[in-house]
Amino acid sequence: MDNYVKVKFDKIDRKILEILQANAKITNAQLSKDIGLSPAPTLERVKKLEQSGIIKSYHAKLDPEKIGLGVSTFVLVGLVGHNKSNIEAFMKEIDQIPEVIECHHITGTGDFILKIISKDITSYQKLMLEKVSEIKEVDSMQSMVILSTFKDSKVLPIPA
Amino acid sequence: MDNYVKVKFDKIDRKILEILQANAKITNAQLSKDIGLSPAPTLERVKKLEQSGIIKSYHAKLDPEKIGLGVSTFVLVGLVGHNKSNIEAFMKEIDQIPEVIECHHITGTGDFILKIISKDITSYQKLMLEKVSEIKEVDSMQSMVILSTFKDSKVLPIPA
DNA sequence: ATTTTGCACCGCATATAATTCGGTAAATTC
DNA sequence: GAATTTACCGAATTATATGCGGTGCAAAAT
Repeated sequence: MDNYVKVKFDKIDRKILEILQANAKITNAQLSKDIGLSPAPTLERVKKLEQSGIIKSYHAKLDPEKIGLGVSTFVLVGLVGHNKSNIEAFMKEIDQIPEVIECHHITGTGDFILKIISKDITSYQKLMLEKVSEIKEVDSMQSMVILSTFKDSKVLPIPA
Repeated sequence: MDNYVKVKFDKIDRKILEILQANAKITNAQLSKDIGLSPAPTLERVKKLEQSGIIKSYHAKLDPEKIGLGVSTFVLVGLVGHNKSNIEAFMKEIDQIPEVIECHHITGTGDFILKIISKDITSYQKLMLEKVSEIKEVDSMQSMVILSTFKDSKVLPIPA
């Protein structure tokens, strides 16, 4: 079990990671120029970063508004009990709701925070009433509607 | 100003968007097989989706733990005043902190919710004390530390 | 109903990019 | 300081993306 162990990577790897986080569509040729190596070892490094699990995957980022997703929210959820089986049952249900794009277990007031995205307020309300609040482990819910998003960076700050 | 208008796209486009959200590294040849078209019109469609702004960008997703980012949090922030200039000043400061990877203006208790990622609790505390709470527009802060993340989907549910 | 027009599609040719490989130099180990 | 490993480069090969001319279908017009 050596998951979640910090893996070694040097300054050049860090630069590669920064670039690929910001723009995954860059060609290997251009990437190699940007980091000051030839294409061959550049590709080798990228493959290693993928194999080691530092790079997990690549994703297209869409414009929510343009695909008809007008309402995004954060929801604080409290569970009726905090035991393991309860939490697992809750997670299993949440996993099946595609509108719930994030689910984190947190400290503080609630137990979980969800990020939910849906078409409009009506469909959001329907989702909450018919899906989320129907999960029997759910006790309390507190919604925060996102009025606007000022920053949504896909670039993590890699520590020195 | 016709930004943020829902753009037209058909069933095939929807499938393309679903696939590229889940896996941006797929080759055009494979994508064309998956959607049942030849490579040429497939590429045409992808380009159109990019040009129309439905697809905004492509990003590599990293494993935070493996690059030494052990602490993620949500922070509810209240401002001293809610006028436009205050909010803009706050945003400007936030924009310069790379550890703040998200910033949303919300309804409810606080005014903003931030997602912050850092190395460990010590560096998180330092960041909050020396950067975030130093922003003069910031009144209150309430942190929720993420204990674990159960779902972090990069695939938005595209409405029918 | 028939013609026209305009897309969206295909196959193929070409261009571009990724990938492999053999050799070399530098760094690390013993 | 010799041996061994690692990282790099350039060039050849392979795979992939891209551009183009032609075709058929569907919608619109007559």
